[in-house]
Amino acid sequence: MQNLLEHIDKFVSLDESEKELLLSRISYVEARKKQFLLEAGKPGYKLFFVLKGCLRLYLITPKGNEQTHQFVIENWWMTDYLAFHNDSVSGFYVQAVERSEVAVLQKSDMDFLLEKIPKLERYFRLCYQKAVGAAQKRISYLFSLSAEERFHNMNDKFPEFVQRVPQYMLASYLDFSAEFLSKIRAGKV
Amino acid sequence: MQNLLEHIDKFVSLDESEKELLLSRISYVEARKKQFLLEAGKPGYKLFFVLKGCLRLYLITPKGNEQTHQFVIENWWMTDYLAFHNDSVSGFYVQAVERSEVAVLQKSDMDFLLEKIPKLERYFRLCYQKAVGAAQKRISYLFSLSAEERFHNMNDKFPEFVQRVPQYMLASYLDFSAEFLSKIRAGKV
DNA sequence: TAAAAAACTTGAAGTACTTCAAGAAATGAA
DNA sequence: TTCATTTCTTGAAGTACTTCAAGTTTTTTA
Repeated sequence: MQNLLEHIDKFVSLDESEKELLLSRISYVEARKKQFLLEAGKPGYKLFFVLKGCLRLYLITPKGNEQTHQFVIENWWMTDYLAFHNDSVSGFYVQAVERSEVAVLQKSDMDFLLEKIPKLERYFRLCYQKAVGAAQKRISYLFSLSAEERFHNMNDKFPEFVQRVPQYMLASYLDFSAEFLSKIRAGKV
Repeated sequence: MQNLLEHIDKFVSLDESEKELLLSRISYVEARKKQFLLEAGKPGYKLFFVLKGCLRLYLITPKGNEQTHQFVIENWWMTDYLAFHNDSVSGFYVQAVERSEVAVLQKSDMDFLLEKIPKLERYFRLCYQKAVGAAQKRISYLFSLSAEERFHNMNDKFPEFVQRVPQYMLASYLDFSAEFLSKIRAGKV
């Protein structure tokens, strides 16, 4: 959990008793590859923080395709935020892309912690502020680049990440078919 | 500004002196139709809250097309959050779609207010939490529905809004061409 | 280490859009 | 009210993808 404490420490400083209280309300989970942390149709009252590894958030379209919305690596929070905000069932799956170590925060525990440690409001406000910015950026790539440009942009900026995840997941993240990604890589487009 | 105070009041309660302090640091702007509140390439250190009217956030793609990312009506905050978070120049334009009344909060004033009135951390944390959820929802529509389905979904859920904005802006929000929207409406697709 | 399963590749055919160009309708300004 | 400007419509031609189906490679499991 050291990673999480360090991440929080970048934004607000907690004393030892606060850290202890925090850790008493956060659980630790090891997820093996492909394991689900959250499933569509089930209650979405949890936030996940990646300590190590990689998670993805995806949904299944009416046609039955997987669409990856988000990949999250070390030091990011993720969940279905609408379900989390509204205390409703999740529309998304959260799945481990590789063996991962994850901190899990139930919403009720988050509420408890925010009440006891108001400084955490600031921490989450800043995390969310960054998350909204990242979501805006993501939409601008989807909007303004062609499929091929989206792949090359990704490959230029995060080459190690492109190696790290299966191509079909990456294709669904970039919003085109796995076959098309294969053709882009082969230069056949 | 009453709208803003009421909105804040839904999440946290401020006493009179806090309200006064808040209002002393927030400015009021009336924007006529098409007027810009923020322009790409200029500093993006401002948050906007729509008291009345409608704003849109858009960018101009490398090819020269306008892409509307977000429409915002009464009681929502908006800005280029990445620029806001990183104190950098905006990548987006914020423009009044119709005559609008807007509360403007400079980042430096926000920092000041958050320090003096820590309860506001909670207010913005909740606003942002909802905003991340809305962004996720938006991406799922873009991903999983066809152009025609996106239009009908919008028309079913927000018929009055579809009337309220020019079609070419709506088309760019739904990520297809204005001509194609025209054909969808005429049933020629 | 073999067999099974998962992931990737390839080509051919189809389709959901875009682009362009021109005209019509609606809106705004003098 | 009139003219200028902005917005919307229409059809024809083009293109950036998708889908399908089959084969190949890589990874996982027993």
